[in-house]
Formats: sequence, C-alpha cells, structure tokens
Amino acid sequence: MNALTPMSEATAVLSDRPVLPDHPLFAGLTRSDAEIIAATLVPHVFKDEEIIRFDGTPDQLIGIVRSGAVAHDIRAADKITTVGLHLAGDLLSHSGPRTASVMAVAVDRTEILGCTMQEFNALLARFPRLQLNYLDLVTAELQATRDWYTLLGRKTATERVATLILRLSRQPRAPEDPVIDLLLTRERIGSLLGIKMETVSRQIRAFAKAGVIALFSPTKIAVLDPTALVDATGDIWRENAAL
Amino acid sequence: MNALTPMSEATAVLSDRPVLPDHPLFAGLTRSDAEIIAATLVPHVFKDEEIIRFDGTPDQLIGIVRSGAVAHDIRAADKITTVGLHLAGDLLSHSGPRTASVMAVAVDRTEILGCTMQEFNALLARFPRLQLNYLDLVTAELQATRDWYTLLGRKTATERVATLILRLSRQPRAPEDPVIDLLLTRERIGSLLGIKMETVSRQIRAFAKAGVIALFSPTKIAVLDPTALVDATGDIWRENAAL
DNA sequence: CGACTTGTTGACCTAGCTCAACAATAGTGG
DNA sequence: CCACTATTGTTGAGCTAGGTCAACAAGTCG
Repeated sequence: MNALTPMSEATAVLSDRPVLPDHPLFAGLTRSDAEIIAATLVPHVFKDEEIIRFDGTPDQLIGIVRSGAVAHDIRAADKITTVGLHLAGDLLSHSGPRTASVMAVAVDRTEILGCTMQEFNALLARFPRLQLNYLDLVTAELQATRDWYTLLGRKTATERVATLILRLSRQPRAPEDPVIDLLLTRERIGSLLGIKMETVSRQIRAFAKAGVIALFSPTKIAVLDPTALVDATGDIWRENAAL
Repeated sequence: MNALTPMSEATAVLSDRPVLPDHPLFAGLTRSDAEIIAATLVPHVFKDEEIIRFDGTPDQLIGIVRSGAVAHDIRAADKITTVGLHLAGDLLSHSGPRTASVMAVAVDRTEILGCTMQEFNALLARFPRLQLNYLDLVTAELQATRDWYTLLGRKTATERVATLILRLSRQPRAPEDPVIDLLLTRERIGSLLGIKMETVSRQIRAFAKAGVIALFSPTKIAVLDPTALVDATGDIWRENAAL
C-alpha cells in the first residue's frame, strides 16, 4: 500500500488492504483494529433516487456518507415529505424503533462506506473504542438534530432557507470552487423545511436579488455574502459559538 | 432488604442496598452488576425552577427522570425559549457538544436517578451490557427527537397542542386518575411548541369547548375523547404504527 | 387585601399558503 | 437537430392561520 495515497479519495479502490477514511468514528483505533474494521466496511454506491435500506432491521445499512446525500422521506399515499437529510461526512446510524415509515433515498450519486447493522453490531461488540466513538457520534447527532429541528419549528421561511443554504455551503467540495449544488428540487427543499415550494423559490430569488447569493441555475448557487447569510438564519447565539 | 418494597417508589430510601428501577437501561444486567450500578446512581431531587447541571462537562448529571420533568431552555437576553422537555422515564443523556447555551431546569419537584457523566462513563466502560443498553436508548431518543421536532416544524398550532397533550397524557400517573398536569404555563408551552401563549390558550379552550378535554384549572386537564385528540395531532401514519 | 403573575378574549395585521398562469429545462422519439 | 411532452421553477393575486397588541379576568402569594 502506498502510504501517500490521499485517504479522502482512494479508500474504495484499494481492495487488498483498504484504508479507513479520516473520520471521528475511527479515531484512536490501533492500526490492526482499523484494518479489520476497514475490511468489513465497504463502499456502497447508490444512484439518484435509489432506495437505501434503513428500516431498523439487522440488514439495514450503517455507515458514513462519503459523497452525495441521503434524504429521509415519509411516503404517505400520494405525497412525499422529506424529513431529514444526511450529507457527506454524516453518520447513518441505527435507525431505532420507527414510529413512522421513513425511508432513506439517495440524492444524486451517493457513496456510503458501511455494512449491515448486524455486521456493525459485531464490530461494536469487538472494539470498545469503536463503540465509544460511535456513542459520541450518535450523541452529537442527537444534539445536532435537536438544534436543527428545534429551530426549524420557530424560524421564518427566510431563516429556514438561509439555514439550509448555510449548511450546504459548509459541505466539503473542490477547493476554491464556490458553486454549491442544492441537490434538491424546490419541492423537496420545501418539504424538508416545512414550507411550500413557492415560498422556497421566492426566498431564494430574494437572496439572489439582495446579492447574498448568486444563482447560476435553479440548483447551482454561490454564496456571495456569507455574513449576510448567517445573519439571515436568525441564530442569535451562533455569534458566541464556534461554527 | 424487603423484597416486597415497591420498586417504583422506594429506590431512594434504601441506602444500604439500593434497587435499580425497572428501566430498559438496566435490562439484562446480572444481579451483582446491577448492585454495583445501583450503588453509583443516586436520587437527585430538584425543586421547581432549580437548574440542573447539563452542560456537557464531566460533572453534568446523567440519569433517568423518575418524576417531575426537565425543561431545556435557551436563555438569551431577556426571554426564555423552551426547546425540549424530558418527562418521567426519559433518559437524561450526554448532552454532547453544545452549539447553543441550553440549560436544563426542573419543572415541578423533579427526581432524577443518576450520577455525573464522569461516573457514568466509568460504569459504561465497566459494563458492556450497560453500554449496549445506553446506546439503544440514545438511538431511540434520537429517533423520538426526530419524530417530535420534524413534525413540529410542519404542524399547525392545533396539532402541536394536541401532540403535547397526548404526550403528557401518556405519562405514568396514579391508576384511574384521569387528571393530567400540564406542568407548564401557557407561556412555556408556547415556547416549547413554537407558538404564542395566546394561541396555546385558544387551542386548549377550543379542545375544552369541543369536549375533547376537560379543563379543571389552567394546568389541570383530563382527556375525554382520546380518539379525537389523536386525530387532532394530524399524525396520519400513526394509524399504522403501534403507539 | 393589594401586587404580581398567569390566563383569556377580542380586534387587527402579516407571513406564508393556495390557486393559477406561465416560463424554463430536460428528456425523448422522430 | 427539432418538435413534443413532462417536469421543475417563477411570479402574481387573494386568503387564512396565527402573530401582535391591548384590555381584562383569575389565580396566587406576601
């Protein structure tokens, strides 16, 4: 194995001796442990709109989103409600006992480094350090989920859209590339943010008109005025916190 | 130790050989493990409005709410926003890296069986089964949090109030006692649900007028028509799921 | 009993929903 | 490559749930 191989890119292609990506889930593991874990976690690639097993059964997928995104939809009767979004770097964890029939769907071409819940449980049982890391991540996600949704519930449409754009703007992408792909249609953005498609459109256009963002195509944007965008999220306390 | 002592009540008073409450966190533990754990977890009693250490530091409290409730508040400048509520039976878990300065406050007289995060981490490291149970609970909470907030973001005021009442109505209380204590003022309910005090009042009164609930005093109610209340939550898919 | 907090109710006002028309894209088959 | 269709996005004109403001009632506590 070439020690200089960039970890962030080449994990998938080296099948003989795979490398774990640089992710907090794998922090502090010994080299040998990491190798065993890396042998279990394999890249899963999904096409746009492809359904990802995420139903709480032992066969469900657990892992880290490497690229693309995973949308969590509730499909009731005729209409789809998107209730969550996992982006690159996020952990797709145990889905727990479902009260709603949420399904995970790939957005864009999506790569997930992972394994089945069953296999993952075995790893957790075998490597206490992994379990510790995992617990930390789930806890952090719980926190993030609280923050995200708590606020959604009391934000205006403008604030919600700004929050989403901000979140997407923080996604890893090619250095110096200012273009952000919203990935989602207006319809899905609205669904995710609990507002209507038309309102999403109006808000995005308003940001463009105000010079806060540049709008290249409906889904391709660039943030021109990050400060204004942060202000528009309405998150007062973020001023104090390290973002 | 008297084997007939009701577990739900007497945990606190028996200091020589404490008993763990019947809670999923302690499922499947051997008797001796349970005894060691029970020796670490002590009842903490808080008065109404008392602040509970819940700041992500090693000294923060981790444990199970036995009675009363814990509100999570963001106190910015002059006004308090309640962003979450833990009721009896809920687990107060690691609070994770805080992005906002949320503080935990006791609502009513509140009893929590727990210990510091530091002590709890030691227990987790020592008892794998406990760690497994804990992970399950945190995962479940993540799920519940998603469900709760996700929906809040897209519910009407009526649906939000119905959802809260329903949740409170499912709290353990004296058998055959139909009276539910809302615990919170209209102001705090509104804050929790992301709506205004006046709207909360209007919704509650509307339910009372419609005969869905009985209103004995502003905070003491009884559910007269559970079906109507469930309908009013607007949770379509709950029909399919075991509640 | 008075002062203070909490709750109720009414009259307005506004953000965002609804409905509707139309524009811009993206496929798709010829 | 174009015409044809379907999807997605934009924009305007009302409408309504819930916010805002304000007055008052009802607890509650010294």
